[in-house]
Amino acid sequence: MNSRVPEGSVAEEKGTSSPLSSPTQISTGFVESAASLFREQGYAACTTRDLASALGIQKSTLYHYIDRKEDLLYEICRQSLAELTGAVQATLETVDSSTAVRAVIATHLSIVLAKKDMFSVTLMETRSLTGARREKILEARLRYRNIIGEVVREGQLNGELRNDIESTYLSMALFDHLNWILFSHSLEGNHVPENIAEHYTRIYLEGAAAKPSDGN
Amino acid sequence: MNSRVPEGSVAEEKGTSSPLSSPTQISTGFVESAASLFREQGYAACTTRDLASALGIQKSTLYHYIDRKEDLLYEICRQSLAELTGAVQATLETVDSSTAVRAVIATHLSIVLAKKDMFSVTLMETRSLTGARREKILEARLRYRNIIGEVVREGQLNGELRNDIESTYLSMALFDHLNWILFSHSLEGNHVPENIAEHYTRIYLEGAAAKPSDGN
DNA sequence: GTCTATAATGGGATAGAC
DNA sequence: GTCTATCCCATTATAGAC
Repeated sequence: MNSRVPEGSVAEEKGTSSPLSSPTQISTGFVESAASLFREQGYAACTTRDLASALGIQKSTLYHYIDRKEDLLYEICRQSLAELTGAVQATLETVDSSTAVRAVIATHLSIVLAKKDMFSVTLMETRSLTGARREKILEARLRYRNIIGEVVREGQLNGELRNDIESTYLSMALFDHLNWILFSHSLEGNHVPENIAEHYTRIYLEGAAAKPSDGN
Repeated sequence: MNSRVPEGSVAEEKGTSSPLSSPTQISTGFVESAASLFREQGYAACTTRDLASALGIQKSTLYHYIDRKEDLLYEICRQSLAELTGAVQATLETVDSSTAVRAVIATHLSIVLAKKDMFSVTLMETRSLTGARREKILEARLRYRNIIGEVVREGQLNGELRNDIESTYLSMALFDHLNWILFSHSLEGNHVPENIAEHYTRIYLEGAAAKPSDGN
């Protein structure tokens, strides 16, 4: 798996204006190869040799591109959250507010299922980050969480969502739904992302119980 | 945190009749202390010194009780799955079949939320197990998954659950709901398990969307 | 059953040649 | 930009005294 890698090494980020702006240029193939390994083995259990050999290089060569192993994890989390947040915000700007929840679910799932390794690692390995980078990622995650929370609250105001359950619980449940799917999916195997997204949306919105109108 | 520890060291399990029978006696406090650390730091990042110091002993003393660090992880997973499976099976034997899904959700959540560290670790760190033990835990997990799947299918036959969505998706969604709650919960903080369980059950069964009967 | 001391291994990261 | 060689240190696990 020799995805050859271009320019640049990781620099310490200076005070940048936008949150999670790119502090560096590590090639995409590089980052995604790392995401795949981190997902399979876990970040801590994955050695620099593992990373290098997946790229067909020696581990010392790895350090031509990065300063430390953690750089890769940080890039995975940063890129994932930036992409997801951007996509959802773009969706919110174009969609009719009466179907915002539905639209956000669709956007989230399509983004996340397209890059399962990246998002799985972001979810599970953020705790392995240290210092300021960890804080940055946790903040970015919280920002995204707050966007979802806001969409849920507006959904309640619009009549898209029920009002007899606190928004906190609706948000939590939605988050569960959106996140853990990465694991179920890998376990279950051969389900097409589009189908999953459709069914998950219906189950979250309509519920799993039989309706009175159903036959029995 | 000196939970003093009694007898025994880990023996290799012989061919035992029942699945996941206890091959050893490591004290409960020991195992739960390890679960707490594994959850916070991750299994691979948690050192034997960390484990020992949480118990107020030297790391070499740890090896009086276990043969290897992995013993602790295995015990966490084994005990968790045994308890959960047992509790759900007991529930299924006593409950009316028309409310089995509801009852299983309640049982699952009460068990899992009472031992969050244990179950979080079981969910996230099974991959760190090796060899036969890993297989055993994966099998136990699958058995539990199949029990839930069966409950869902019977729920569809009974009219407890809707029939217009494949049971695979209903099971997957239920699993997501039941599992990921461990993480949401820790993030959100101060919600009482009973409340969470109640709301989660309602959202899964009734859905998050506003009903026609709602005031807009 | 707990300790001190230490062996043995493997990991992240660097030096410096090509 | 990639390599070989190596440093340094943390980690798992053991030895053996008390």
